[in-house]
Amino acid sequence: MHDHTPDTRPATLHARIRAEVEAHILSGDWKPGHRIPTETELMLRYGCSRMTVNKAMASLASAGLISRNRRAGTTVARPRLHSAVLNIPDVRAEIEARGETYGYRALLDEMRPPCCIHLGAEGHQMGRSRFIRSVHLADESPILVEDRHIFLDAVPAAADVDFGQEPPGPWLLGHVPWTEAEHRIAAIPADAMTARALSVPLGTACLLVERRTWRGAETLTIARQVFRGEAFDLTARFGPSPTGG
Amino acid sequence: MHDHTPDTRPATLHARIRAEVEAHILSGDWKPGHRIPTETELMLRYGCSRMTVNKAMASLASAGLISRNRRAGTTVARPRLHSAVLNIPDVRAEIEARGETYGYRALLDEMRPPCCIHLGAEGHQMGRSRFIRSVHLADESPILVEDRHIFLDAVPAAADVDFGQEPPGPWLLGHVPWTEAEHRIAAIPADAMTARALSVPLGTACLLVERRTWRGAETLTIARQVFRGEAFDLTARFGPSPTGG
DNA sequence: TAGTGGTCTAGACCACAGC
DNA sequence: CTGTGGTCTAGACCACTAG
Repeated sequence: MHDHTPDTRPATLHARIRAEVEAHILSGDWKPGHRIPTETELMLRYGCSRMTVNKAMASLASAGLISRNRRAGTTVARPRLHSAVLNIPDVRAEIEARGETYGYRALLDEMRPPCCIHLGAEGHQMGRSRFIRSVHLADESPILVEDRHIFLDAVPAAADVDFGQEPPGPWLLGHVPWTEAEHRIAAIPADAMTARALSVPLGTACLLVERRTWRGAETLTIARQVFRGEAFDLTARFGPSPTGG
Repeated sequence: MHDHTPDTRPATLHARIRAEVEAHILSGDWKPGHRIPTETELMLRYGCSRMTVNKAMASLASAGLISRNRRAGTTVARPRLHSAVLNIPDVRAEIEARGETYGYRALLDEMRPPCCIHLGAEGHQMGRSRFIRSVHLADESPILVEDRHIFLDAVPAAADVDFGQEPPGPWLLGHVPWTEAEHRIAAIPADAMTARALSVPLGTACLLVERRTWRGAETLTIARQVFRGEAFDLTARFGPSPTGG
C-alpha cells in the first residue's frame, strides 16, 4: 500500500528493544499470554542496564501490548477492546445495557472477496476471504445489519468458527490482536437490502460504520455496519491519553 | 459534577511532579508558550535526581501537553489538533482538500444558554454562554450547519471575537487548550431548520456530530454539527497509541 | 559556545504476588 | 521466602540548537 518501507530503524537502544519485542508480538510469534523474558534477562541479552530495558517495557505496557505483574512477570496482553475510543463494537452489550434482549442471525456465509467499493487496488492481493452477512436484533427487532469480510490468510483460525451462532465481531476481538483500525462513518439512506433487513422504509436515515482492522501491514477484517436510524448513537471520548502509567 | 474529589494523590514522585506541572497547565496558570523550569531546576526543587524529573516530563511530552527542545528548553505546547483521532473539526481543510472553495456564514450570534437537550442537571450551573449558529459552504453550497455554545466563564476571551467572519471551531482549537472531548454521532433525518439551512428535502439522511469539550472539569464548548447527507464522511483511525516517542 | 534535553549506567531499596 | 517489576539515585556522555 505504501511504497516506503516501514523503516523502523530505532536510533536509541530502548527503542530498538521495544521494536524487537513488539515485532515478536505483532508477527504472532509470541501469542497472547506468552511469557516475555524478564528485565534481567533482556538486560543481559542486550548488554545494557536494567533501566534501559525498563523504559522499553514500560512503553509497551502503556501501549497495552504487554501486561506486567510483580511476581508473575511480563506476558503478551490479551487483545484489548476498543480502549474506550469508539464504543460501537460490542453491540450486544449496548443492547443488553438498555434492558433489551440481544439476538443474532446470520444471513449469508460464503467465500467471497470484498466487493470493489471497499478496497483500492490492493484488493486482489488479499487472498481468500470469508464473508458473513448478519443481523443483530434488540427484542426481536433488527437494529444492525453487518457485512463482514475476514481475510483467512491473516486469520486462518476464522475458517473453522461457526458464525451461525456467534457473531464474528466479538470472536475476532477475543482472538485476534490488532494494531490499527480505521473507521468511516456516514449517514446514508437505507437501500433496498438494508431496508428489508432492518424493516424500515426505503431512504430512512441510517448510520453507516465501516471498520477496517490491521495487524501491522496485514488487513484482518473489514466490517460494514448499518444501524437503524435513530436507534443507535456512536460515542467517542478521548483526551490527552492516560500516558501517566 | 462528580462528588468524588479528583483525588490525584500520586503515590510515586515522578507522578507527583507530572501532576503538579499538569495542574499548572490545565488551570491556565501556565499558558501555551510558557517556559517550564528546566529539569535541573525541578530536580533541585523536588530534591530528587534528574531521571525522576525526566520521567515525569517525558510522560507529559508524549501526552502532548508540553513540547521539548534541546537548547530551547520545555514550553507548554500550543493546543493541538485532534491528534488524528477523529478528523472532522477542520471542515475548511476538508473542503479545500476536495478542490472546492470554502465559505462560512453566521446566522445567529447571541447570549443564550444551551437548550436542555444538550445538558443534564448541571446545565444551569454553566454560566454565561455565547451561542453561534453558522453554515459552512463548499462552492457556495451549504454542507454543514453548526450550533455552538461557548461558555464564557471558561473561555472569557471568546467574548470579544468576531465570529461573523471567523468560525468558532478553528478559533477555539487555536486558542484554547482542552483535555477531554466527547462525541456523539448519529444519523438523523433533516428537520425543518436543518433542511432549510442545508437546502435539502425534509427527512434527508444527515450525519449529526455533537462534540463537547472540557478542560479539567470545566466544560468549554458544545457543538452540534449536522452534515448534509452523503456529503461528508467521518473517519477515525487509531491503534495502540504512538507511545514510543 | 554554552546550556538544554536525550540517553544510559550500575548500582539500590521496596512492594507485591506466587510458591 | 524468593523473584519480579516499580522506582529512584548520582553520576556520565552526547546531540542539538539558540544566542
